[in-house]
Amino acid sequence: MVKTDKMDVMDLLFQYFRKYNRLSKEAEDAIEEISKLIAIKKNEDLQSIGHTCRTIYFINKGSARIHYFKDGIDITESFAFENNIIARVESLLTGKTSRKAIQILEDSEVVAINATQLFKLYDIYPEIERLFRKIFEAAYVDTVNRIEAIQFHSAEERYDALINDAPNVILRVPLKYISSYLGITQVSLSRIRGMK
Amino acid sequence: MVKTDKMDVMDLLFQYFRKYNRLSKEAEDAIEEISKLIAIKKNEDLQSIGHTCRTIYFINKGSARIHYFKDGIDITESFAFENNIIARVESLLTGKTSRKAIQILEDSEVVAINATQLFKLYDIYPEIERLFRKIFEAAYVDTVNRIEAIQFHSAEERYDALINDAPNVILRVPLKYISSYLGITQVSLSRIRGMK
DNA sequence: CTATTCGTTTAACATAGGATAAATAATCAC
DNA sequence: GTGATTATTTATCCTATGTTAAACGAATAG
Repeated sequence: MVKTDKMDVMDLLFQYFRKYNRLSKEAEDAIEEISKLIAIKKNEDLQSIGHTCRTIYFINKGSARIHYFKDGIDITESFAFENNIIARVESLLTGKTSRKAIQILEDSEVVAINATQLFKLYDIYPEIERLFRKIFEAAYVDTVNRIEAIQFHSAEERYDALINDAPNVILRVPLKYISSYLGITQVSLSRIRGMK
Repeated sequence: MVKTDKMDVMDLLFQYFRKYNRLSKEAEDAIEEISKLIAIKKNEDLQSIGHTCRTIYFINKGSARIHYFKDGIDITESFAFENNIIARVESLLTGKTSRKAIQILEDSEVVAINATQLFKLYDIYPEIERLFRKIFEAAYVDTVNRIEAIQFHSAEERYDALINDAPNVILRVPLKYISSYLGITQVSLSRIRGMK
């Protein structure tokens, strides 16, 4: 495996950022300083349950999910693929211990941004604070919309919507991780697929 | 009815703000300038469906809900009571037309903050941008947690949790508005209540 | 290549909550 | 206060999804 150069990856990340807010060169450099490129293998935990989340990840290659255990059952909260960020916001934004883990689903390469230092940069570069304000605002809106989808569509409709909106998920993620994301059991998901 | 003085209400609002981020006097004054005190009667729409949301409301007295129509059925997205803000974020934060309305549930007094002007203040007062960043981050985290509650608790558990977390809702809001908030029909809600 | 483990599907049965309709109860207009 | 409207409950029946168990298929280690 050829290891990707950090600079190339940071460029991708900054392109991603530009969709939300354009940064000055100095601000980009400041973010680069607090970022690390990490290679990590399938099925490993990028972050495990039980400590406060102080990192925001950008996925360069591969995929990951946030999951937790509810009454001993493994529940997927969300998926993320290349060119997107992933973070356990209920811990990152509150300082509380996270009950959730980030698990890598395919051999991956991610940029880990040190959030403690990032939040300090907010005071020096309001443009960075604005960038992440916008990123989290967009994620907030997505989450509000997701509630509607969960509450008022049947399991089958949710499955169809997932295929439409995120075909990657079905192609690249084991079904056992998808069912809980859809809010159903693995058996129900299998039944729904069987009807097609 | 004695009309409340705007200054008293703004003080309450600034106290609310202080829980998130303390503002300078100048920043508070700037917000006061773009805020209006509005009295509005039960069952009226504070904002109706179909235009872009450009206002953030703070409820001084009374209560409200955000709702929309799904296949002709009235769905409640959220409730708000005195000393809290309410806004249709899927429109406010994206600029898209809102499919949702804000309906007043009891005779109310609210502060209407002009969001177009507020967002302009972000450039002049980073402290105001930070304040609303924190407000929306907290709302985001609440929403992430709500998904878990919706997806993995029974209707009865969700009802019990509501009584616990927001007894106001049950006491002050018609049941017909509560059932859709819980993701069930009015008949199911009634059945659940009947079992107690 | 084979054995073992892990993931997925199928089957049979149970149940929470939806749909419809009708009966009460509460609220509102006059 | 009376009648009309609106909100809530109760009853019946029905369906989607849960539960458990077993069968089948795919991936992995050695």
